[in-house]
Amino acid sequence: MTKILFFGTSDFSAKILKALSNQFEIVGVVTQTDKAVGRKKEFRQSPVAIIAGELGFKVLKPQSLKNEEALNQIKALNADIFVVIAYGKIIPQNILDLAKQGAINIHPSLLPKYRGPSPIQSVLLNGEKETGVTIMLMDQLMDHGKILLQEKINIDPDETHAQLEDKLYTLSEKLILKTIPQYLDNQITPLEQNHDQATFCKIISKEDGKIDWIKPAAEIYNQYRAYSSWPGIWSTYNDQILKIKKITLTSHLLEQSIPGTVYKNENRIIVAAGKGSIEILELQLEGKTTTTATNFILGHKDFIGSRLA
RNA sequence: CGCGGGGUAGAGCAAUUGGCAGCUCGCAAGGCUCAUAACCUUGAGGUUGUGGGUUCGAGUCCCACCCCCGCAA
Repeated sequence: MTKILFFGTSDFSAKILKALSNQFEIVGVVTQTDKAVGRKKEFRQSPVAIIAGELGFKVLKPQSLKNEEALNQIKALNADIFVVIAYGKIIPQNILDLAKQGAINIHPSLLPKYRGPSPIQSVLLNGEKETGVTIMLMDQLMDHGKILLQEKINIDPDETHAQLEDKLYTLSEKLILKTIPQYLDNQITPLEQNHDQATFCKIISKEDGKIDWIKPAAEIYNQYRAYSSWPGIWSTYNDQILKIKKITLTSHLLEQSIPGTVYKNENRIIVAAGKGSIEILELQLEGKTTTTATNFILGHKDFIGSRLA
């Protein structure tokens, strides 16, 4: 039976690990070290470590893959194939070389488009109409390897990150389970990517969620869709962070209004953008819980007419 | 002991140096109206997160604890 060594860290990784474990022999699981998380800095192991523990797999949590110890540990597992899903660290070539039949990776974009760490957010931010999942063989460059299988899906105009991610995850699970047996059976010919057409996306930071009200409403809406899961979009009100939790594009046309100014129009809370406007449905002020816009203004009378920055 | 905000009526929020606990919305009853989340009248609702302390008197000051949240990670 083919021996799989699994690399992963996230919830999604854990889900795939579980699915793989039903059909394949998992000789080991490599995941990130436990991290202090939350307000109280409690140490918590990764979702993959938790699942792997439940399933009784050997778990490795190397601080680094660049030393002899990690190399030897992985070598000892004698895996035929690696499956790498959202592991979160670069895997050095000498480790990848230990996989006799290669290392397989899932990337949620239509490679060579959107290589890099934030493909799901980036396609939403750019207002793309379609994306997809690519299963590929890893090489030393990021998302650069030969393609084994690829499938497209459409993006709904109002789809948010969580929804698109869910669709891509479902598709990924289906594709990886389909790809591995076919690949091992030599039914798939790895296809070189067209590297000339490659595009890249970057690591997202908190600052990417800050709203620039001068931008057109449509762009702000895409920003909302892209970052709704994290970091969310936000602005400031009375020198406090105001998270904008739920918005919609509105057809209200505010003429000659300064971008960022809040208006009330037929009981709707509207914010002027550089072009067009946004209706706020739910928001959250620093230190407070999420609330609807209508409730928010009951206790913040000066919100209407204020200018968000 | 990482930094910080907060807990007051069903909801969102006020309450000056400690001095009758309020506003808006919602809710209930009645009225008005062709009519919009309309308008008018009346009303119900609170042990101010919990437990102590100071005081003639505590939402407010002091101590301890519980819970929620923003930052950070």
